[in-house]
Amino acid sequence: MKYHHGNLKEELISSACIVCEADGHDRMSLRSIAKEAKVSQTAPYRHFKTKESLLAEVSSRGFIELKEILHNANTKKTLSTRDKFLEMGQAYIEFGLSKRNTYDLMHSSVIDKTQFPELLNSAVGTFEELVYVLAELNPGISAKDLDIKCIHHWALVHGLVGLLRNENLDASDIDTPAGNAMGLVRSDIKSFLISALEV
Amino acid sequence: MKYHHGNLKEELISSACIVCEADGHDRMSLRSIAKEAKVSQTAPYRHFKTKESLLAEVSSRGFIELKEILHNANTKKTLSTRDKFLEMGQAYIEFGLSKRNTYDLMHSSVIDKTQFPELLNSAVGTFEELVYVLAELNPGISAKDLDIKCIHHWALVHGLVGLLRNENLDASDIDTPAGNAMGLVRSDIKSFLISALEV
DNA sequence: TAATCATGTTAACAGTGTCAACATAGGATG
DNA sequence: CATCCTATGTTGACACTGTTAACATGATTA
Repeated sequence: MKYHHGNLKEELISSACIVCEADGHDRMSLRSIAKEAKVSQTAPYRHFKTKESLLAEVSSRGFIELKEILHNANTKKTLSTRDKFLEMGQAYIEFGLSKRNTYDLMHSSVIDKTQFPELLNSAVGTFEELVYVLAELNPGISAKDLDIKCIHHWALVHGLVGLLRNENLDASDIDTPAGNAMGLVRSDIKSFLISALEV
Repeated sequence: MKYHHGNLKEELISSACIVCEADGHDRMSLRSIAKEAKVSQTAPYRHFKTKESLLAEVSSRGFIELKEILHNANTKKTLSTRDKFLEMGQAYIEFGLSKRNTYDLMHSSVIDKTQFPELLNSAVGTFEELVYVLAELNPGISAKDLDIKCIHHWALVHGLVGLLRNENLDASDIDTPAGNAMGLVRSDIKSFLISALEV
C-alpha cells in the first residue's frame, strides 16, 4: 500500500463538489470527505489551509461550470441574438435550480471572495458572458449603460432563482397568493423571461 | 436568586436577533446565547425544539420588520403611487444591505419554511405589501398578471441585494467590469431602480 | 396540603474544525 | 550511492458544537 495518495487534492475537491451538492455546504464536513478518500482526518490540511478554502475551490468550479453553460447557450448558431439571450436566462435559472446547493454556496457569505482571487475571477468571468450578448443585442450602447443593463438582468435571474429556490412558497400546503404566483412562473419560465426582460 | 428566569423565551429570541445580525446565523451558537442570558446551555430546549426553530423565529421577525418598513414607505401620503413604489424598492434594498446577516438568514436554506407556518405567514405577508402598491399602480390588471409582476419586481430587488451583498465585486482591489458596474449601481440605487423598473 | 407541570440544572455523547508533534516517501544534492 | 530536505501523510489532542437523558425545583392547581 502506498503511503502517499498521489492525487489527493484533486480527489478531495471533486469529492467535496459531490457532497456539497448532495448535502449542502453547511452539512459537509471535512472529516467525512477525508474518510471517503480513505485518508486521515487531517490530511486535507496539507492541501487546504481551512475548510473555507476548499469550499472556495468548489464555488469557483461552480462559476466555471455556469460560465460554460451560458457560453454554450450563447453560441447556438441557429438562434437569433435575442433567442440566445433568452436561452442564457433559462440556462442560468436551470443551473440555479438543479445545482441548488452548489448555487447556494456560490452566493453564500461563508466565503469571503476577496480572499480568494481565483474564485473572484471565476465569478467575474460568468458576468462577462452576459456582457457579450447584451452588447450584441444593444449596438451603440455606452459602456456604462451596458454595465447597468447587465446588473439589471443578472439581478433579475439571480433573484428569481433565489425566490424559486429558497422560499418554497409554492411547495407548501398552504394556499397563498405568493405561492400561486411562484408556481405560475415556475411552470413557464420562458414566458416569464420574455415578459420580464422585455426584449 | 430566582430559579426561574421569568422571561427567558423572549430574551433568547431578542438575543438571537442581535447575535445573528452581528455574527451571522452560521456562527451563532445556542450555547453562547444561553450563556449571555446567564442560563445553562440546555435551558433553551425548554422553549425551542431545535436551534433551527429559534432561527425560524429570528427569521420571522425579520420578515415582519421588513413588512413594516415597506408598509411605511407605501403610506407616505405626500408621495404619488409611483414614488411610493420606488420608495419601497429603495427601502427593501436598504434593509437587505443594512441587516445583511438577518436578510441572509431569511433567505437561507437552513430553515425549511414549510415546517414553520408562522414563518411562512410572515414571508408571505411581506409579498402582500408589494401586491397592494402594484395593484394601485396597474388598475384593471388581471390577478394573474399582477402576481407575475410582483414576482418580477421582487426578484429584481432581491437579486440586486444578493449581488450587492454577497459578491463584493466592487469592494475588491481588483478592477473588473462587474465590480465597476456594481459600484455604479450602488452609488445611485434610485436611478437604477427608475431605469430597471421602468415605471 | 399534596400533586402536577413547566422550567430550570448537570452529565454525557457524538460530531466538528483545527493544531502540534511525529513519520515516511521520494526527489535533490553531495 | 548515501544523505538530507521537503511534501505529504499519521496520531493525538483541544475546544467547541447541537442534542438527549436524568434529575431538581418553582409555581399552579386540585
